[in-house]
Amino acid sequence: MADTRSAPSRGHYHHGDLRNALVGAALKLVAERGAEGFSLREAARELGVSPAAAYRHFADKAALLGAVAIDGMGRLAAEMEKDLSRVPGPAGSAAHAAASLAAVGGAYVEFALRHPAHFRVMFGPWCEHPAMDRLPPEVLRGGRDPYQILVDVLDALVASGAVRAQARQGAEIAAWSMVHGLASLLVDGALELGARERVQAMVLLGRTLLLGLGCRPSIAGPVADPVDGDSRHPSRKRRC
Amino acid sequence: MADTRSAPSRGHYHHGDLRNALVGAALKLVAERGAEGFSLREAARELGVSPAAAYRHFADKAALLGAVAIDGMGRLAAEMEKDLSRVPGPAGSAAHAAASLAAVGGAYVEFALRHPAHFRVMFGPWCEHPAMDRLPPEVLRGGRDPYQILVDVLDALVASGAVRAQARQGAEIAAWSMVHGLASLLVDGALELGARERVQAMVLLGRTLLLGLGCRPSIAGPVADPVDGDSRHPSRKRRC
DNA sequence: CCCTGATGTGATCGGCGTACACATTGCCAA
DNA sequence: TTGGCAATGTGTACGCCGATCACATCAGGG
Repeated sequence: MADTRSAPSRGHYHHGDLRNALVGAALKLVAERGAEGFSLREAARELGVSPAAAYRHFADKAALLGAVAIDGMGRLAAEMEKDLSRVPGPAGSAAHAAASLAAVGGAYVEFALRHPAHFRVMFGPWCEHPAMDRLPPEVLRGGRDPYQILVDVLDALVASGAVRAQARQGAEIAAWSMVHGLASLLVDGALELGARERVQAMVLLGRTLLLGLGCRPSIAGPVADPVDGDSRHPSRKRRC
Repeated sequence: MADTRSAPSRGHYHHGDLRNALVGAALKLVAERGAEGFSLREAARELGVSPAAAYRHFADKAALLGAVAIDGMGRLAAEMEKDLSRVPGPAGSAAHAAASLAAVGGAYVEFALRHPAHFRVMFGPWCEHPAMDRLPPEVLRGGRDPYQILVDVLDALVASGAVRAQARQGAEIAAWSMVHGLASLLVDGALELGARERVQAMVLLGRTLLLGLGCRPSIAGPVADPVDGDSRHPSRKRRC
């Protein structure tokens, strides 16, 4: 996954693996100063390399950011798979399927909050990169696409009997929209939630989606525990 | 709302209303070339004005884009109010409240798709503008905040008996997340939907949310009409 | 009537993305 | 072994950008 360090073969006129090194440097700089403030020249400087060298590996700055975005998709998929593998309970059960849905959603939002700049590059207007359609295997590393993971989890919900097949129609859109919307609002600062409120929001979203898909309330989870004495509007709209 | 034209008072050394003119020019340029490609200098050029003049009215480029974002919030609010005013049926009824929810959601997504660049500026990382918190009255023009409109619609759902008060908790977050997520995915091209699929997705989202809030299915709307002979996955993941 | 504050100008600085000719290197074929 | 070619990195240059500063111009109130 885009290792920054890679042995300069010798008197380092030729870098050896400049392409991946550039992606790594871009990753670091974007995380530090945001995607807006990122500059190709600085990435080159970081690697002790001429600015023009980057153009041997990327058509332009957007292409480099596209590579960063693809890398991010791979990382997101890995996080989702990891959280998914930790879901307890007998696979195939309705409870396990519901918990899996919560797991992938949680991984998605968690990823966005931990790597906000990376997240914005992944979904921003930077990359018109064609490889975003079908992620290359060296990024996916044998795993599934993030979207495919979601599809599979929803299929499992139907297979387990938690959701009727009829309600399955378009469930990807509903699920992805909810989770992507919350992540975007939090990352962009339009919605400001504390840590406790965030997990409440995630629980709420999961329950709302499951109920919306016609799932039995017993599986969808407990009704919202009333916010501990707080205001009627625990959410805080902020800006932008 | 940021009129581009304004009479140069005379030998036009002083422009007369450069601030609003700049916002208008920025609005146009952002719509044409996107927020990334927007340049302060070009906006000044457009108005036949020195680049430095802009700094008499805005601290920096971000502040100008912040003004554009605020303007956009006003327009969004206006669109929502307009669509809301067209909702038929007896005000106060459960059906009217449910239709109102669909109306504001539709206006939100519609706005994003009609002004994608503007939408991205509004929610992007450009504006740290403090006035985004509470929109100035000259932008709101006596109307309500977009967020306040949503809150009021959700309150109406409870008042009409369509949704139990207990389920009201956090409904803003769920509703806003769904609608903002769909809008973002469409605007950024991560999800590609045709016109017919878009309205299906909106209907689906509305029904899912209402069911998720514990609304009676009869009010939440009809079950999804099976996509006309199309694939099992009408949604198309695309890129980014 | 002139002075003061607001507003626009011009020149300038450093940084950026990108293009191009040239230098250096690894490697394969003869 | 050697020669040459494709790949890869360098140096230089161009034009645009955001931002700053001293200065010019105007409007309106004492």
